Amino acid sequence: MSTSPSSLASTSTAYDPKTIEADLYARWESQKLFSPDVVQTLRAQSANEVPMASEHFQNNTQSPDKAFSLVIPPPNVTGVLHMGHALDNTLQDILIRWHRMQGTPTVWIPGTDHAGIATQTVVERQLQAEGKTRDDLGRQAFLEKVHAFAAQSKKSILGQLRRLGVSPDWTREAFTLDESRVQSVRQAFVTLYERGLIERGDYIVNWCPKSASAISDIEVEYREEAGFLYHIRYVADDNPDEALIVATTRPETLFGDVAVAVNPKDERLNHWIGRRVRLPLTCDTIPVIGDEYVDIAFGTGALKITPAHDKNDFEVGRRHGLPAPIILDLKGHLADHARVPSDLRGVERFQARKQCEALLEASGLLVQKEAHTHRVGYSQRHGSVIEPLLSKQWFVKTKPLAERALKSLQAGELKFIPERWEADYTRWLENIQPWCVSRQLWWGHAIPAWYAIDDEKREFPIVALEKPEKCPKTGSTELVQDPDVLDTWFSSGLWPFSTMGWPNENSEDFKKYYPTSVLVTGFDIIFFWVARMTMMGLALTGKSPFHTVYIHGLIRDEKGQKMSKSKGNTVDPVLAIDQYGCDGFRFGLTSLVTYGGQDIKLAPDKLEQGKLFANKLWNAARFVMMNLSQGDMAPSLSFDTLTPMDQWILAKYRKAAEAAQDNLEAFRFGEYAIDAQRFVWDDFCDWYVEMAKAQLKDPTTEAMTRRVLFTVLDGALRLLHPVMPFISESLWLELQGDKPAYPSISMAKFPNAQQMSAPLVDPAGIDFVLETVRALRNLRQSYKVPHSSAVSIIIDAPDLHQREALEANLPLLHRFIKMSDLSIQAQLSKKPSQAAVSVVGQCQIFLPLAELIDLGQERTRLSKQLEKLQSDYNQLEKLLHNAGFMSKATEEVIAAKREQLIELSAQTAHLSQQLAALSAVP
RNA sequence: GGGCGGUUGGCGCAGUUGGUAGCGCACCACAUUGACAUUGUGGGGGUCACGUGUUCGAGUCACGUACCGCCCACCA
Repeated sequence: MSTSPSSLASTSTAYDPKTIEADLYARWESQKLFSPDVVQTLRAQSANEVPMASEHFQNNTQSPDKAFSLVIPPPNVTGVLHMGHALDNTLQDILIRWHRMQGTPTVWIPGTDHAGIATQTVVERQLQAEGKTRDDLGRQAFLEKVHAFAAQSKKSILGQLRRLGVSPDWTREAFTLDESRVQSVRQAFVTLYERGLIERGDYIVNWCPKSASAISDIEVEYREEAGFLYHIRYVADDNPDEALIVATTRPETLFGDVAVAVNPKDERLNHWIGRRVRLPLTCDTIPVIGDEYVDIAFGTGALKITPAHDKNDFEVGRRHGLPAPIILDLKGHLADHARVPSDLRGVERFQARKQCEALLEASGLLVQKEAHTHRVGYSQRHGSVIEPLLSKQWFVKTKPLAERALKSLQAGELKFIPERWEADYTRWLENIQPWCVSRQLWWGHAIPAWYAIDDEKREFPIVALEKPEKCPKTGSTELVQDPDVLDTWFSSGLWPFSTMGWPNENSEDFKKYYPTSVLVTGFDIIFFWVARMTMMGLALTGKSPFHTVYIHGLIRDEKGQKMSKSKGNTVDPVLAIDQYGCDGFRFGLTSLVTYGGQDIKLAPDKLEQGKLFANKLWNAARFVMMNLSQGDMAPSLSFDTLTPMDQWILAKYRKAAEAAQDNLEAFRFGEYAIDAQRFVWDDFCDWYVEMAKAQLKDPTTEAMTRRVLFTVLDGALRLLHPVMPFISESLWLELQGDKPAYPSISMAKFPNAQQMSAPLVDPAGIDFVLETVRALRNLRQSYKVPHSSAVSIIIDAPDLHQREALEANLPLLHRFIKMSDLSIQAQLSKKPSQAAVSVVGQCQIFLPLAELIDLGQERTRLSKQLEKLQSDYNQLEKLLHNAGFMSKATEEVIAAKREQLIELSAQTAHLSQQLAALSAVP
């Protein structure tokens, strides 16, 4: 029936994703179906939707003027795609495809992050393997090498992203270090500098000796560690018999000490204030000062002050006007400094600690070495121990930026889902510290600052978009650009608008798609990235860069451990796609997402579910298409000429459409997937398709049945397309036949429940009839009636509605239960004596089994059921006699309970009668 | 030291305005010639961690306890 490449042409009964995924993706991409302008043009050219379909899909709620936009959290060019990316991008793709199908201009910008330290490190390691360093190559050659590596890596990771079936607009691909991002970064830096929000200064930074660069506070990871507290004797300068005992975890820094501090309120020690003590292992003396910062209760109450190597000491030193000698070099070795004894110069810091300990011990100055656990900072990227170090760096004054961001949150310009993350975000912004943005690396955005250096070696920085001709202060034309680069997160922080043409705020994309609609990411980068984007976005564009931040959980391994390369517990998404099919994988993953954003423990059998579902869908479609003929594809359905079962499935379809819309609007991705699956598998496949097999054999219902099959399958594919793009596309195109309304299901309209004529409630009491079917099946199986043998059934149905529902659905009952005879009575004059019985609603269903029935077994079964019913009944009755309940519960609740009671009452009566009858039989 | 999340049948998890619990896997039994065994049908299995409170009514709200996990914080 179709000329399109057919996945159904094969005789195999299993869905094979590999045969369609690559081809479909190549076609989507080459036809630019992810570009909003292309989609719009093609839509305008397309034929209108077929009549039946248009009834359901037209007038979708979204206004075509209102755009929906996303920017991808750009993956690092170092890595390979991991499960977190897979989840993150699948969810974004669901949103994008869903909005695209609603006729909204939709753009999703893809790209990658140059990942400063991370990438530079990878390339340096490669060099190291060849026995070289970056200095051997020189800056220019090294950068060329990194660019080459990044290009390679980018290609690979974006290729992996394509395997995920995602639909970002590849024509807009961006890179945080490409030419247009360079413009954005420069403009941002200059603007912030001119507004006094960036400054250069000497502060204590987190120094990573391995990369010989500063890093920011949040790149430091603290770990609890067992160490020692060294109690060291600082002998009084005025009296060799007296000494102040100082406790420190870092004896090797004592050469940088400029004072010993005690708390002025410390009665034991405050008499030392103003005196001098000898600095151990040196000839120097340093003053004892009083500062309330010192904790009297900790250690010995005396604190050595090392301003250049400790953040707090720096503050203390500054308060007291003390110098700050730097006694460690950039690689973490004791420096070639006058204060450091010559034989210790150049010694690595941990080695130096040991040597200092030995020297102190030898000179009798080490009083005690006490075991002590403390927190040690590590570089997140390098794993090296962070060295607090006094250094001249560029800082972003984050305080005002954070205040603006907080206001934006309060004003409701921005919201988090789930909401609880707002508290974390707020707390962090409220306690924000200046952000050190300069890095002593080569790979990254050059800082747009140039220096003129005068004869006294003073630096005069000029911050500008381009290199200035000459220095306005010194007149010098010999200007040197700052050799440092910017923190990667500086450019990432601009991403939502640097990808939209900013600083050109008149660019089409910026006007149309900024601010973006939603940011989808994991909680681990709320501080690193989300907060930086809001701060930068608000400062530079005046707008929050997104309205909604959707935070999902992390993917963990089966045992709940974080996946990491070093643990070897990672799962490669590309391998998973090979194994389960892209749609199966995406579906499986999505079905695990919870609204609360819990972390996801990933086990293979969970993804297997998705694969099974894809197969089920494929087979269901195969069945439908086997039975369709041309006219069914433009069906008009007159609701009242449909069978009750037809009406029922259309009602279920409408409900499914409503649920999908509601779930997606509320970011309930997991429920969206599971609800849609339930509709397709349970309602459509297990009930409707089975019934359709009978209806197709009946000439009076055949034609309409085919149309309903078409309509519901078509709708199901649309509902599933956001999460299962390939299989839905493939089947839909095939279902559409030679002249599809659109070149791709991704442009077709998403089902809209409001536009459907099917009632939301079960129109013909089918749900009750299906319940009856289940009860009958249960009875049959309980008594091991072979599937092949037809049974005779008697139903006592005193309730009019229930009786009518059964009578109106005789074909259904016969379709699902093999019966030789069925009798439905309003009032049964004589109950069958030897029969198994079951109650549904107010009906009694008898399965006469004169020879087969085991009376004992039936008695036991009934007694057990009766017990349960009676207990329920008693409880309910008690409740309905409870004055409190009757006066305070809502009308609806009471009515529902009453109805329940009536039903239970009837059922209890039936069962006890039956039980009595059985007991009378010997 | 502060904060957050989790604790529901053997396992993994849902449960959004409070009305006595759902799903998947696993398990047991049955079914195999036409969409699908990557299947269908039926079934068993839970005092919702513990305590107190609010309420006619609590898995759901409040307070507290225990255990697990995470985040933040300058105590040398």
